[in-house]
Amino acid sequence: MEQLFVTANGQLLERWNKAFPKAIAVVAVSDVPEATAAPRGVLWLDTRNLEPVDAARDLQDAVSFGWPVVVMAAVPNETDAFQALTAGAVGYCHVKAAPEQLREIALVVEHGGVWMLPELLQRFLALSSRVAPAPAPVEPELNALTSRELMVAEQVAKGATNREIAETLDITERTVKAHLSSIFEKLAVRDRVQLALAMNNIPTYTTVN
Amino acid sequence: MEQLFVTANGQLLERWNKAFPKAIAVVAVSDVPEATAAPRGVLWLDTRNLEPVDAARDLQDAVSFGWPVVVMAAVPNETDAFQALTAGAVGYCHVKAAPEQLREIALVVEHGGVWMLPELLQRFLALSSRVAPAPAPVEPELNALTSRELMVAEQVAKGATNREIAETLDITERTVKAHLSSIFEKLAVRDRVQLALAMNNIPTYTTVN
DNA sequence: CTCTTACCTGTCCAAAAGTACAATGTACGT
DNA sequence: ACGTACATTGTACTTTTGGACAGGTAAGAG
Repeated sequence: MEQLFVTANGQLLERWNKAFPKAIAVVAVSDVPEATAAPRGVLWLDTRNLEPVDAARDLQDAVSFGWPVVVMAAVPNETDAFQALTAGAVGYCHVKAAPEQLREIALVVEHGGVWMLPELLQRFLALSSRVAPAPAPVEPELNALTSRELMVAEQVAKGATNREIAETLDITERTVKAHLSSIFEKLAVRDRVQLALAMNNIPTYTTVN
Repeated sequence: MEQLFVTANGQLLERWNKAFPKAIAVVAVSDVPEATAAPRGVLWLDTRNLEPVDAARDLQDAVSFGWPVVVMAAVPNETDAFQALTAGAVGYCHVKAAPEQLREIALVVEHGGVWMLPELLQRFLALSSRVAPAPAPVEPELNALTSRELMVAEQVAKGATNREIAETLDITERTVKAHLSSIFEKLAVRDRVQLALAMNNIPTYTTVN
């Protein structure tokens, strides 16, 4: 697994090198493709000295490269972490994280996990809990859905069309419609838009109005 | 690292055994302490056939044991995942996850990471974004909308139909459509469902894939 | 062996949504 | 006065949705 550090001055910090003796450093995200030929690896993004806007752009580019991206912040904070993860990063830590921790993080993200400071994780959950009060009004009725209906509903909740759902579940578009009709009735929504919103615990026009 | 599965019938699924030949199974969380003497390990909680209430209690007990806890759900869903992680679980996956994936998950949580389905992670972030002071990814593009377009978009975000929007804004349905076409292009969404989701900072099918 | 439930499908139809091409009027800045 | 952006609407057409009506299969309960 390659460890590729993107850092403004093109210099690896000692601790990075200690964690990954074979780590590579590049100056910009655009240099990444030519800096490595490895099929898999981890991209580490040093956001010190970077304006938030630039950091966001870099992160976007980095994520599109396909490797898991870990953002290393000079001063980790909630908002920043939040944006980083939303943008597709799967790790968020301190630039001066200890070598052992860097290795842990690498291990985690290389295997599809997400790594962030424990406090941050709890903070995230706390935040979410405020908008997602456990058993939402939709929840109880969600149990009324059959397993197949639930699958369809979840697809709609992601914005999929009937055709896409049909392909995903390997059934006919007609069947998707059948499930949908049933779902609409059970959840008391009138169309897919309201369903999509309801599935995401967002009040809809008729509900509110 | 010990892999301890808590499952109602006390039987290890084949795939679990395949992933961890030395895995242990117990029937209840209360049996965990006497089932192992290992200093560290991972607790896997099978929540099939468990009432939500019982699952919650079990999870709490499991977490208090001190080992990282991974919840395995029969039908993974946002709310359930949310509750599990809030309660202290650091992993959330499908009961029938493939052996390779189970090993990945174990690796992740053993090293302080959090593991959940990628879609779920995005959902979480979307949820938090509604209360977090963070400028959401959609925001900047929202500025591209004209005042009238914004009004239409907001209505769609609440689940309104074209007719309703037309009445509310006192314009023709045709005009609503005109605004919508423009909105779709500016925000790079393909239909009202994706628009409604985007307006609520929820990643959509094509975005997440 | 029935009855029920979930799941799947078909045809037909009507409403809703979305697009293409075109046009009018208004407001604002140069 | 001229250009540009915005808002508005019209006609016409295609696609998507959703519902009505009518089935067929498979699994499980009684």
